[in-house]
Amino acid sequence: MYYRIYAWSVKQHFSSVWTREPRTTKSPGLDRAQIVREAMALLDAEGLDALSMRRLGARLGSGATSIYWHVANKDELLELVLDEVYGELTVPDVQETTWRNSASSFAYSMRQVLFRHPWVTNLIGTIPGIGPNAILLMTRLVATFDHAGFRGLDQDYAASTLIAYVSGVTLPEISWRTMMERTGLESNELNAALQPAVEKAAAGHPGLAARYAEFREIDVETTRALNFEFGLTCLLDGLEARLNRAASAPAPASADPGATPPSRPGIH
Amino acid sequence: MYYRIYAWSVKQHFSSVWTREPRTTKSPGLDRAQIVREAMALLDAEGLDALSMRRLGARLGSGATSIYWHVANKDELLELVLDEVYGELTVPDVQETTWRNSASSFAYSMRQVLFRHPWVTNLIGTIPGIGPNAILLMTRLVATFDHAGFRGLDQDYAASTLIAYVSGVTLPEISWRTMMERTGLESNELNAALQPAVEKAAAGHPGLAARYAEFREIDVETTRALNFEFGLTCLLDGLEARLNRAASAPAPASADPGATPPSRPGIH
DNA sequence: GTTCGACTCGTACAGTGTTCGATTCCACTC
DNA sequence: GAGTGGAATCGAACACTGTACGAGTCGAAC
Repeated sequence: MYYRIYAWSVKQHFSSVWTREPRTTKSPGLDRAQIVREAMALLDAEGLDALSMRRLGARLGSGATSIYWHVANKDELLELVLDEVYGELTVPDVQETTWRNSASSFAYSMRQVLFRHPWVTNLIGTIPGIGPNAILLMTRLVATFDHAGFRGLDQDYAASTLIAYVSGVTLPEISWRTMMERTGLESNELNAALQPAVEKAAAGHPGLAARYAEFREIDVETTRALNFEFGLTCLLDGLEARLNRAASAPAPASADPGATPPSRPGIH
Repeated sequence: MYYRIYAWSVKQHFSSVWTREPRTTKSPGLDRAQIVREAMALLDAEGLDALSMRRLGARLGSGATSIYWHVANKDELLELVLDEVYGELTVPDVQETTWRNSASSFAYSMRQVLFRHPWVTNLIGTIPGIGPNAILLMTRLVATFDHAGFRGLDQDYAASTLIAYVSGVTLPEISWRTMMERTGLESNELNAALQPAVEKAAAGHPGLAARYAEFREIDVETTRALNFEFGLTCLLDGLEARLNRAASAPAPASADPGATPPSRPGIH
């Protein structure tokens, strides 16, 4: 269970799809690419729970266990599939426009890709994104922030901060959406259905109840879209400010931890 | 499956633990609080996969199916458990310090709570956080940003942006950590084990390989900590900038979408 | 003593990921 | 063409999952 040794793998404690050569399949029939493609189709259509090896096999017109010849695990299959999603993310070419526009357009595209593949929400926390597409994406973003004027590790920090924000806002949205789909309610109906629970939680907190009553009528979808934009703007503003600060004070190297953070529980 | 009607529930299409009264248990024996407590202990000790109703029952010294009297199903149990985690998050009192310090200290505490309960990563994408503790937390944050000077929905936006960022950076860190735990490698060893895969992905992208070679020696943990700090500072800077802007231009109401964003694929 | 609800639990069902061994199939050598 | 060896497929089986169901236990009220 903890580490398994497969015929085609080198013996090692750590194993991931990416550290092992894929089977070079020479015959017609099942194929790693085809398996991944069909898995994604199944996931998009019916969600993560619907993806079982047996169902996937049926979809491929083959036995369930045949898949195990091409893919070690269900987990590894999911790694492959996740990286495929990373492959859908696009970053504008560095020359094309300003870094702000690039970052922003990437953020919006990522948001939409996540909406297109809602099931990734369950994978992001489980499977580290270390596939080739993930790495490639990261380097494109790094190039963007290099072009913007960030230096050293700050480029990586900026990139991963952007990704973090986008996935962080979008994930709960998706869990909200899938819940809507399961219950067949419109978002405002769902909102209304939750109202009593909210009010119960707000009981004993005057002002809170009033506040929620005030915003009850607002359309949920547009609110969320505005929320996304709000946070994105903040983040880009923050990045820009840091850039300007570094430009005016001509640089004590790269990794300035930022203007003396307040004392706090500590990093670790 | 899609909607079930339990003896103690009102009939409705949407059902969550929070929209239903809990069983008021009058006898010694199983208890919702006790179940949740033991479930959390099991989760913390052995992770999400280890939580099965049978194992939980064994831990409680009762039959597995007895649990179903107090909790409708496993999903609802997870809702309860997730909200318990939300209950661990703390926001400093509004009067205590500046909003920046409050936000920052909340961010760090959240990060640590997530590390303490790594399994939440798998729940966040699945289960919407609408329990009483989640709501209470949200209102504390909203109060903080109200005190800071944000108005209307901007308070919610700021709060959820902060949460989004923290969970967004921390989630991948956790998936990284659990992978370390499973393989029993130190983070730098794991990094080294992944190196070949990274290099393969970087092949054909000159400069990229050089870049990764350059940073190979850097300690992963401290890098991540710096990354967290970097993004948090950016975000708070961005919030502060928006605050100042609003203060100087004496306000066309609250929901200013922000200085004409670049044309893009569209919100939808 | 009876009755009724609260509560517990054993059994059963359909489904899961995965292992193993048998089987098929194809490209190659003699 | 016969034979061989590896590539690939697959059926059966195992240990496990969540949970529906119905029978059973218990304590208090009448």
